[in-house]
Amino acid sequence: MNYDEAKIKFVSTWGSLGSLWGINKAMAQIQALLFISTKPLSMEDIMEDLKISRGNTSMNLRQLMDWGIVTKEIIPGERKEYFTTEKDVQELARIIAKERSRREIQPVIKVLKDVSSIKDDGTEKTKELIKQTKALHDLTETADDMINKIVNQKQNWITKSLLKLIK
Amino acid sequence: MNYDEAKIKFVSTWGSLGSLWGINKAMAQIQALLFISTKPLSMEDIMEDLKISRGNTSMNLRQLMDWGIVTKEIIPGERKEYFTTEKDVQELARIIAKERSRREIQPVIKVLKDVSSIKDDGTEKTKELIKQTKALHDLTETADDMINKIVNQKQNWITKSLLKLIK
DNA sequence: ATAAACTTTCAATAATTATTGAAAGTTTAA
DNA sequence: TTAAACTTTCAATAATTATTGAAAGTTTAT
Repeated sequence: MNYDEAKIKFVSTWGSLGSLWGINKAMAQIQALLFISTKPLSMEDIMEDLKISRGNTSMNLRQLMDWGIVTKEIIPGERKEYFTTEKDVQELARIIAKERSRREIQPVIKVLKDVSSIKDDGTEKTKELIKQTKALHDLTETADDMINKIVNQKQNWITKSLLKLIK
Repeated sequence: MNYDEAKIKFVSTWGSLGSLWGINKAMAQIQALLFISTKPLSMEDIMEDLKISRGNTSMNLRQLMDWGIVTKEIIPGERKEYFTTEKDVQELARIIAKERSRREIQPVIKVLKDVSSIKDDGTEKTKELIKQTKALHDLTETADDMINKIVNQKQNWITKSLLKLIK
């Protein structure tokens, strides 16, 4: 496998993985492209490389900036805008975990809390609903906390030592 | 909020959360329904409750069984088939994490390994591709390992103590 | 103030994914 | 073996989501 093949494989795989971390294909592919680029890329560069339209590129770059994963780079003397992504995987993971938690997990935790807090009318079905949603609430909250705590550790060593601990 | 409202809220929320754990809405809703049900449900019961077609119900129940989350229950004397879901959240989390890892994460890890193993031709761009995909490979593998290890602990205490450890 | 260079917006369209429903398939009871 | 009770399959259709492209908007240089 040569450079070009490897690049295409990486970008398309990372793109299809987008669903795993809750973003769309084009968005993930743009991020992948920037992630392995040695220099900032312009909108033209991205459009051409991924063969997507200007509008699509613009919209997805904005979303990536909203997530805090991509930043605009001003190159002196250049009229075009250039873009770069966070290059440190640890930091990238931190941002993604934080955003997903905020956008998707927190709202669900809230619903689970509300649902599990309804008045117990003594019927079996109500008891079951309360019991099960409470269990789900606790699990979700604990998992969310853990992921955030783990990912917030800037140093990689703690991840490795934790891994040993629970082996 | 009364029982019926709470039930609807839970089922629809859990359904829209499906994307977070990589399954579709109907599948997640069926699972949610079974999760709070005090007794096994038939296909009729599910169709009626969620207002979805027979075909849809059948296909999604099969998928849930493929995941190992739902099991068929034979009730003596009854012609219909009945279904139940795993009721223990810890065990549910274990199954989901294992399946997602197998279906989605492992294939990505393999691609990252392949891509990061291309021959270093000495160019800057190749070096960058290798470096970045290797970092991503290591991160993904470590995260996947951790999640599986954590979730495989049957006892809840370890989760709690781990959480304290990294606070 | 003008125009060139560039970016954003958004209605139209395309692509993808989920859902239906009816025909075909299966199982059970008599 | 037949027929009723039930489940599965899958082509057609609907719903959702992503993408385009061109017009409108913005910025910069002169």
